[in-house]
Amino acid sequence: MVKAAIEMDKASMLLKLLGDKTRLSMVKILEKHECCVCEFVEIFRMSQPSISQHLRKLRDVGLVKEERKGQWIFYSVNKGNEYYPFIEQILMLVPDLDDKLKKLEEQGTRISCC
Amino acid sequence: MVKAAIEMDKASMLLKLLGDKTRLSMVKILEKHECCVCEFVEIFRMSQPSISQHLRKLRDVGLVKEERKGQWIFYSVNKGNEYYPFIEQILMLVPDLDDKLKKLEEQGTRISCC
DNA sequence: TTATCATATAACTATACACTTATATAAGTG
DNA sequence: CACTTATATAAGTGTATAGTTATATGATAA
Repeated sequence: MVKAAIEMDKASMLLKLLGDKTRLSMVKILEKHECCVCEFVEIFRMSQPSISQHLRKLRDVGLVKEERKGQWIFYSVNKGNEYYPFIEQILMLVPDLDDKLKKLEEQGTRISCC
Repeated sequence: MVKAAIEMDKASMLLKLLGDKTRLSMVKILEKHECCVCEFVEIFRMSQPSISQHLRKLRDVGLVKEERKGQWIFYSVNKGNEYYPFIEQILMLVPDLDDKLKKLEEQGTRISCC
Protein backbone atom coordinates (compact mmCIF):
# COMPACT_ATOMS: atom_id res chain seq x y z
CA MET A 1 0.00 0.00 0.00
CA VAL A 2 1.23 3.37 -1.08
CA LYS A 3 1.39 6.70 0.73
CA ALA A 4 -1.80 7.84 -1.02
CA ALA A 5 -3.68 5.09 0.82
CA ILE A 6 -6.94 5.76 2.61
CA GLU A 7 -9.66 3.71 4.27
CA MET A 8 -12.04 1.56 2.28
CA ASP A 9 -15.02 3.81 3.00
CA LYS A 10 -13.26 6.86 1.66
CA ALA A 11 -11.70 5.02 -1.26
CA SER A 12 -14.98 3.59 -2.49
CA MET A 13 -16.71 6.94 -2.02
CA LEU A 14 -14.06 8.67 -4.13
CA LEU A 15 -14.04 5.97 -6.79
CA LYS A 16 -17.79 6.25 -7.11
CA LEU A 17 -17.44 10.00 -7.42
CA LEU A 18 -14.94 9.58 -10.25
CA GLY A 19 -16.93 6.67 -11.67
CA ASP A 20 -18.84 9.07 -13.85
CA LYS A 21 -17.31 10.00 -17.17
CA THR A 22 -18.24 13.67 -16.92
CA ARG A 23 -16.81 14.13 -13.42
CA LEU A 24 -13.70 12.11 -14.16
CA SER A 25 -13.05 14.27 -17.22
CA MET A 26 -13.71 17.45 -15.28
CA VAL A 27 -11.20 16.60 -12.60
CA LYS A 28 -8.64 15.53 -15.17
CA ILE A 29 -8.98 18.89 -16.92
CA LEU A 30 -9.11 20.93 -13.72
CA GLU A 31 -5.93 19.29 -12.50
CA LYS A 32 -4.06 21.33 -15.09
CA HIS A 33 -6.40 24.19 -15.97
CA GLU A 34 -8.78 26.53 -14.25
CA CYS A 35 -12.17 26.42 -15.94
CA CYS A 36 -15.51 28.08 -15.58
CA VAL A 37 -18.88 26.45 -15.90
CA CYS A 38 -19.60 27.74 -19.37
CA GLU A 39 -16.49 26.06 -20.73
CA PHE A 40 -17.61 22.72 -19.41
CA VAL A 41 -21.01 23.30 -20.95
CA GLU A 42 -19.20 23.67 -24.28
CA ILE A 43 -16.81 20.77 -23.78
CA PHE A 44 -19.37 18.25 -22.65
CA ARG A 45 -22.31 19.68 -24.62
CA MET A 46 -24.39 19.32 -21.52
CA SER A 47 -26.88 21.64 -19.84
CA GLN A 48 -25.59 24.26 -17.41
CA PRO A 49 -27.50 22.88 -14.41
CA SER A 50 -26.15 19.42 -15.08
CA ILE A 51 -22.58 20.75 -15.13
CA SER A 52 -23.18 22.78 -11.97
CA GLN A 53 -24.52 19.74 -10.20
CA HIS A 54 -21.49 17.65 -11.06
CA LEU A 55 -19.20 20.43 -9.87
CA ARG A 56 -21.14 20.63 -6.65
CA LYS A 57 -20.57 16.95 -5.92
CA LEU A 58 -16.87 17.45 -6.47
CA ARG A 59 -16.87 20.55 -4.30
CA ASP A 60 -18.89 18.89 -1.54
CA VAL A 61 -16.04 16.48 -0.86
CA GLY A 62 -13.49 19.25 -1.28
CA LEU A 63 -11.90 17.94 -4.46
CA VAL A 64 -12.37 21.19 -6.32
CA LYS A 65 -12.56 24.77 -5.17
CA GLU A 66 -14.23 27.78 -6.72
CA GLU A 67 -13.13 31.35 -7.07
CA ARG A 68 -15.39 34.10 -8.26
CA LYS A 69 -13.90 36.53 -10.74
CA GLY A 70 -16.49 39.10 -11.61
CA GLN A 71 -19.51 37.37 -13.00
CA TRP A 72 -17.62 34.11 -13.58
CA ILE A 73 -16.77 31.40 -11.17
CA PHE A 74 -13.55 29.55 -11.86
CA TYR A 75 -13.04 26.03 -10.65
CA SER A 76 -9.76 24.28 -9.99
CA VAL A 77 -8.60 21.15 -8.26
CA ASN A 78 -8.00 21.67 -4.57
CA LYS A 79 -4.55 20.16 -4.29
CA GLY A 80 -4.52 20.78 -0.55
CA ASN A 81 -7.42 18.41 -0.02
CA GLU A 82 -6.71 15.38 2.12
CA TYR A 83 -7.81 13.08 -0.70
CA TYR A 84 -5.78 14.73 -3.42
CA PRO A 85 -2.84 12.30 -3.21
CA PHE A 86 -5.28 9.48 -3.87
CA ILE A 87 -7.02 11.32 -6.70
CA GLU A 88 -3.70 12.27 -8.24
CA GLN A 89 -2.72 8.62 -8.55
CA ILE A 90 -5.94 7.79 -10.32
CA LEU A 91 -5.68 10.71 -12.70
CA MET A 92 -2.28 9.43 -13.76
CA LEU A 93 -4.03 6.39 -15.22
CA VAL A 94 -6.40 8.42 -17.35
CA PRO A 95 -5.75 10.08 -20.72
CA ASP A 96 -5.08 13.79 -21.07
CA LEU A 97 -7.95 15.90 -22.33
CA ASP A 98 -5.89 18.91 -23.33
CA ASP A 99 -7.15 18.50 -26.87
CA LYS A 100 -10.65 19.33 -25.67
CA LEU A 101 -9.51 22.70 -24.37
CA LYS A 102 -7.39 23.25 -27.46
CA LYS A 103 -10.44 22.67 -29.59
CA LEU A 104 -12.30 25.33 -27.63
CA GLU A 105 -9.45 27.76 -28.16
CA GLU A 106 -9.47 27.11 -31.88
CA GLN A 107 -13.18 27.72 -31.95
CA GLY A 108 -12.59 30.90 -30.02
CA THR A 109 -15.03 29.63 -27.41
CA ARG A 110 -12.44 28.96 -24.77
CA ILE A 111 -12.98 32.39 -23.36
CA SER A 112 -16.38 32.96 -24.83
CA CYS A 113 -17.56 33.89 -21.40
CA CYS A 114 -14.39 34.31 -19.40
CA MET B 1 -0.03 9.08 -18.23
CA VAL B 2 1.14 5.67 -17.20
CA LYS B 3 1.21 2.35 -19.01
CA ALA B 4 -1.98 1.26 -17.24
CA ALA B 5 -3.83 4.03 -19.05
CA ILE B 6 -7.14 3.39 -20.79
CA GLU B 7 -9.86 5.46 -22.39
CA MET B 8 -12.18 7.65 -20.37
CA ASP B 9 -15.19 5.43 -21.06
CA LYS B 10 -13.44 2.36 -19.75
CA ALA B 11 -11.82 4.19 -16.85
CA SER B 12 -15.08 5.65 -15.57
CA MET B 13 -16.85 2.32 -16.01
CA LEU B 14 -14.18 0.56 -13.95
CA LEU B 15 -14.09 3.26 -11.29
CA LYS B 16 -17.84 3.00 -10.93
CA LEU B 17 -17.53 -0.76 -10.61
CA LEU B 18 -14.98 -0.35 -7.82
CA GLY B 19 -16.92 2.57 -6.37
CA ASP B 20 -18.82 0.19 -4.15
CA LYS B 21 -17.26 -0.76 -0.84
CA THR B 22 -18.21 -4.40 -1.09
CA ARG B 23 -16.86 -4.88 -4.61
CA LEU B 24 -13.71 -2.90 -3.91
CA SER B 25 -13.04 -5.05 -0.86
CA MET B 26 -13.77 -8.23 -2.79
CA VAL B 27 -11.30 -7.40 -5.52
CA LYS B 28 -8.68 -6.36 -2.98
CA ILE B 29 -9.03 -9.72 -1.23
CA LEU B 30 -9.24 -11.75 -4.43
CA GLU B 31 -6.06 -10.15 -5.69
CA LYS B 32 -4.16 -12.21 -3.12
CA HIS B 33 -6.52 -15.05 -2.21
CA GLU B 34 -8.96 -17.36 -3.89
CA CYS B 35 -12.31 -17.23 -2.15
CA CYS B 36 -15.66 -18.85 -2.46
CA VAL B 37 -19.02 -17.18 -2.10
CA CYS B 38 -19.71 -18.44 1.39
CA GLU B 39 -16.54 -16.81 2.69
CA PHE B 40 -17.65 -13.45 1.40
CA VAL B 41 -21.04 -14.00 2.99
CA GLU B 42 -19.18 -14.38 6.30
CA ILE B 43 -16.77 -11.52 5.77
CA PHE B 44 -19.31 -8.95 4.67
CA ARG B 45 -22.22 -10.35 6.68
CA MET B 46 -24.35 -10.00 3.63
CA SER B 47 -26.88 -12.30 1.97
CA GLN B 48 -25.66 -14.92 -0.48
CA PRO B 49 -27.62 -13.52 -3.45
CA SER B 50 -26.20 -10.09 -2.80
CA ILE B 51 -22.66 -11.46 -2.82
CA SER B 52 -23.33 -13.48 -5.95
CA GLN B 53 -24.67 -10.42 -7.72
CA HIS B 54 -21.60 -8.37 -6.89
CA LEU B 55 -19.36 -11.17 -8.12
CA ARG B 56 -21.35 -11.36 -11.31
CA LYS B 57 -20.75 -7.70 -12.05
CA LEU B 58 -17.05 -8.22 -11.56
CA ARG B 59 -17.11 -11.33 -13.71
CA ASP B 60 -19.15 -9.66 -16.45
CA VAL B 61 -16.30 -7.27 -17.18
CA GLY B 62 -13.77 -10.07 -16.78
CA LEU B 63 -12.13 -8.76 -13.63
CA VAL B 64 -12.60 -12.01 -11.77
CA LYS B 65 -12.84 -15.58 -12.89
CA GLU B 66 -14.52 -18.57 -11.33
CA GLU B 67 -13.46 -22.14 -11.00
CA ARG B 68 -15.70 -24.86 -9.78
CA LYS B 69 -14.22 -27.33 -7.31
CA GLY B 70 -16.82 -29.87 -6.43
CA GLN B 71 -19.81 -28.09 -4.99
CA TRP B 72 -17.88 -24.86 -4.44
CA ILE B 73 -17.02 -22.15 -6.86
CA PHE B 74 -13.77 -20.33 -6.21
CA TYR B 75 -13.26 -16.82 -7.42
CA SER B 76 -9.98 -15.10 -8.12
CA VAL B 77 -8.79 -11.98 -9.87
CA ASN B 78 -8.25 -12.52 -13.58
CA LYS B 79 -4.79 -11.04 -13.92
CA GLY B 80 -4.85 -11.67 -17.64
CA ASN B 81 -7.72 -9.26 -18.14
CA GLU B 82 -7.00 -6.24 -20.30
CA TYR B 83 -8.03 -3.93 -17.47
CA TYR B 84 -5.98 -5.59 -14.78
CA PRO B 85 -3.01 -3.20 -15.03
CA PHE B 86 -5.42 -0.35 -14.34
CA ILE B 87 -7.14 -2.16 -11.49
CA GLU B 88 -3.81 -3.15 -9.99
CA GLN B 89 -2.77 0.49 -9.70
CA ILE B 90 -5.95 1.35 -7.88
CA LEU B 91 -5.71 -1.58 -5.52
CA MET B 92 -2.27 -0.35 -4.50
CA LEU B 93 -3.98 2.71 -3.00
CA VAL B 94 -6.34 0.72 -0.86
CA PRO B 95 -5.67 -0.94 2.51
CA ASP B 96 -5.02 -4.66 2.86
CA LEU B 97 -7.87 -6.76 4.17
CA ASP B 98 -5.84 -9.77 5.15
CA ASP B 99 -7.03 -9.34 8.72
CA LYS B 100 -10.56 -10.16 7.58
CA LEU B 101 -9.47 -13.52 6.25
CA LYS B 102 -7.29 -14.10 9.30
CA LYS B 103 -10.31 -13.50 11.47
CA LEU B 104 -12.24 -16.14 9.56
CA GLU B 105 -9.41 -18.60 10.01
CA GLU B 106 -9.32 -17.95 13.73
CA GLN B 107 -13.06 -18.53 13.91
CA GLY B 108 -12.56 -21.74 11.96
CA THR B 109 -15.03 -20.45 9.38
CA ARG B 110 -12.49 -19.76 6.68
CA ILE B 111 -13.13 -23.19 5.30
CA SER B 112 -16.52 -23.73 6.84
CA CYS B 113 -17.81 -24.62 3.43
CA CYS B 114 -14.69 -25.04 1.36
C1' DT C 1 -33.56 -41.73 -4.57
C1' DT C 2 -34.21 -38.04 -1.42
C1' DA C 3 -32.00 -34.62 1.28
C1' DT C 4 -28.65 -31.18 1.81
C1' DC C 5 -25.28 -27.76 0.65
C1' DA C 6 -23.35 -24.09 -2.40
C1' DT C 7 -24.39 -21.03 -5.75
C1' DA C 8 -27.04 -18.58 -9.45
C1' DT C 9 -30.85 -16.32 -11.12
C1' DA C 10 -35.44 -14.08 -11.26
C1' DA C 11 -38.66 -10.93 -9.59
C1' DC C 12 -39.53 -7.25 -6.67
C1' DT C 13 -38.64 -2.95 -3.88
C1' DA C 14 -36.63 1.12 -2.20
C1' DT C 15 -33.24 4.35 -2.84
C1' DA C 16 -29.69 6.84 -5.45
C1' DC C 17 -28.50 9.11 -9.49
C1' DA C 18 -28.22 11.96 -13.72
C1' DC C 19 -30.71 14.77 -16.17
C1' DT C 20 -34.50 18.14 -17.29
C1' DT C 21 -37.22 22.46 -16.68
C1' DA C 22 -38.11 26.35 -13.99
C1' DT C 23 -36.59 29.72 -10.92
C1' DA C 24 -33.33 32.35 -7.90
C1' DT C 25 -29.09 34.87 -7.11
C1' DA C 26 -25.42 37.77 -8.24
C1' DA C 27 -22.56 40.46 -11.16
C1' DG C 28 -21.96 43.31 -15.24
C1' DT C 29 -23.98 46.60 -19.02
C1' DG C 30 -26.74 50.17 -21.44
C1' DC D 1 -33.05 51.55 -13.39
C1' DA D 2 -34.13 47.45 -16.43
C1' DC D 3 -31.67 43.91 -19.10
C1' DT D 4 -28.35 40.47 -19.88
C1' DT D 5 -24.95 37.04 -18.57
C1' DA D 6 -23.13 33.42 -15.50
C1' DT D 7 -24.14 30.36 -12.13
C1' DA D 8 -26.76 27.92 -8.41
C1' DT D 9 -30.56 25.66 -6.69
C1' DA D 10 -35.16 23.47 -6.43
C1' DA D 11 -38.41 20.34 -8.04
C1' DG D 12 -39.69 16.71 -10.97
C1' DT D 13 -38.77 12.42 -13.88
C1' DG D 14 -36.90 8.24 -15.58
C1' DT D 15 -33.45 4.90 -15.00
C1' DA D 16 -29.83 2.47 -12.48
C1' DT D 17 -28.47 0.23 -8.45
C1' DA D 18 -28.18 -2.59 -4.25
C1' DG D 19 -30.61 -5.10 -1.64
C1' DT D 20 -34.51 -8.53 -0.51
C1' DT D 21 -37.24 -12.97 -0.95
C1' DA D 22 -38.25 -16.91 -3.62
C1' DT D 23 -36.83 -20.31 -6.69
C1' DA D 24 -33.70 -22.94 -9.80
C1' DT D 25 -29.46 -25.49 -10.68
C1' DG D 26 -25.90 -28.51 -9.73
C1' DA D 27 -23.01 -31.25 -6.84
C1' DT D 28 -22.41 -34.26 -2.89
C1' DA D 29 -24.08 -37.23 0.97
C1' DA D 30 -27.24 -40.44 3.23
